[in-house]
Amino acid sequence: MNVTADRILDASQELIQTRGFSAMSFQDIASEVGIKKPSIIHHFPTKAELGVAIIRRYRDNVSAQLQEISEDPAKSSWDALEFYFSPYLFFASTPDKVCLCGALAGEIPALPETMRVEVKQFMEAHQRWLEEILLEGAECGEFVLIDSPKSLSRVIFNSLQGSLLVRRSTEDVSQLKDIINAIRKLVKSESSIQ
Amino acid sequence: MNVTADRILDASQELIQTRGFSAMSFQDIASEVGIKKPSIIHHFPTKAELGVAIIRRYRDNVSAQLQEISEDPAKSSWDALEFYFSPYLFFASTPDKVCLCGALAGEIPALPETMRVEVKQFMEAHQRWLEEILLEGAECGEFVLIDSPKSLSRVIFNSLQGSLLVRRSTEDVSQLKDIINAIRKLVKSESSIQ
DNA sequence: GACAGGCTACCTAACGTTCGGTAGATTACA
DNA sequence: TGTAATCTACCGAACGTTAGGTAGCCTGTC
Repeated sequence: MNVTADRILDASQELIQTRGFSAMSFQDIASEVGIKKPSIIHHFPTKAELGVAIIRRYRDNVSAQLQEISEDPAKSSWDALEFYFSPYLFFASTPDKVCLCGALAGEIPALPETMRVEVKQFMEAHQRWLEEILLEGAECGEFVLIDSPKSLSRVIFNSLQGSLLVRRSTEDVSQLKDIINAIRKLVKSESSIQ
Repeated sequence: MNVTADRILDASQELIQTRGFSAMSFQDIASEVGIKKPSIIHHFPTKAELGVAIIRRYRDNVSAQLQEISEDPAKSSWDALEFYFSPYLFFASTPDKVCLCGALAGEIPALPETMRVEVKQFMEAHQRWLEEILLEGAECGEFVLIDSPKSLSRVIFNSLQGSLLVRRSTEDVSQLKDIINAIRKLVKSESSIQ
């Protein structure tokens, strides 16, 4: 377990989520970790390789958490949906942090192809997971859906990502909370108020 | 009036919407317009001033269109909402274009303060306009809303902006169409509450 | 002849990346 | 066990490129 490499990944991820990938330099990372610029390159030969490593780690972490909760028989679909909101609520509680892949999506044209592929897979995995949760919830009567699980999962995912994007400029925290409440009403059946 | 200045604004806006503000250089603009770099600076002394001029022009154009349709007695609230979708549908029909202010929102931390203010005003104006349309539509029975006009306007605006963001990485055009259809169902009286 | 619009030439700063090399730990084997 | 070879982590200095921006000259138009 390479401790320095992990610290580089931590610092880089933080910088991407607050400033963006293009705006983040090796010098920034080096200053944060407390080593020199060429030492970063010793661990990650190019900026693109560093970027890919960050996304993979982030995606694997999130995927594991999502899979865990959707496979837990003690957790309802409602629980899973609420759990899905939590990272977004966390981001909204920080001054300017956004989802890693939301940040990267905003600068897709400037990213190397290897990174674009990783971001795309992140987006698709999230929408698939949400679709599955909505489907399960509808089948067992937990949710009443006014549209197909696929369409609704897209509305949910895009509006959450969008609210982080918009919040950055409006600096209005209530934005996200409104979105989440609207999503709750959107999927809630009349009798499933908890 | 000043033809060259307008061509600079046109080219710059196009570059921001496809590549981003940070990734766009004076050299890029100059090549596009067919003049040299210092000539750009002759018209717009700094990149920040150029940025502000682009947002102002864009915002004024859009605002005028929105105001026109909301003041037209021949147009219903539904017409207004459908009209609001049209630029997003246009963006989705292009390879990688997004809303100017959506593109800028993604790189807010890297923007000069003068530009942030402009972007913020754009976001707020759109949400206010949407809220008003929803309110009017609800009052005259055109819409049946499952949530407050304010919350719903946020869902609509954020999900539309989000879908442009997400589409850039997924390259999936149907994403936005699903969102728009879901919004239609969301405000339509027949299927709002089962 | 004033001046706007455009030019060439140049500047400083920052970027990702490369190069050559050091210090120390680990390994190979006589 | 001694020692030579090898590897890992790191560093200082510099590379080539590009960025935004400046200074000053030329030219056409009123």
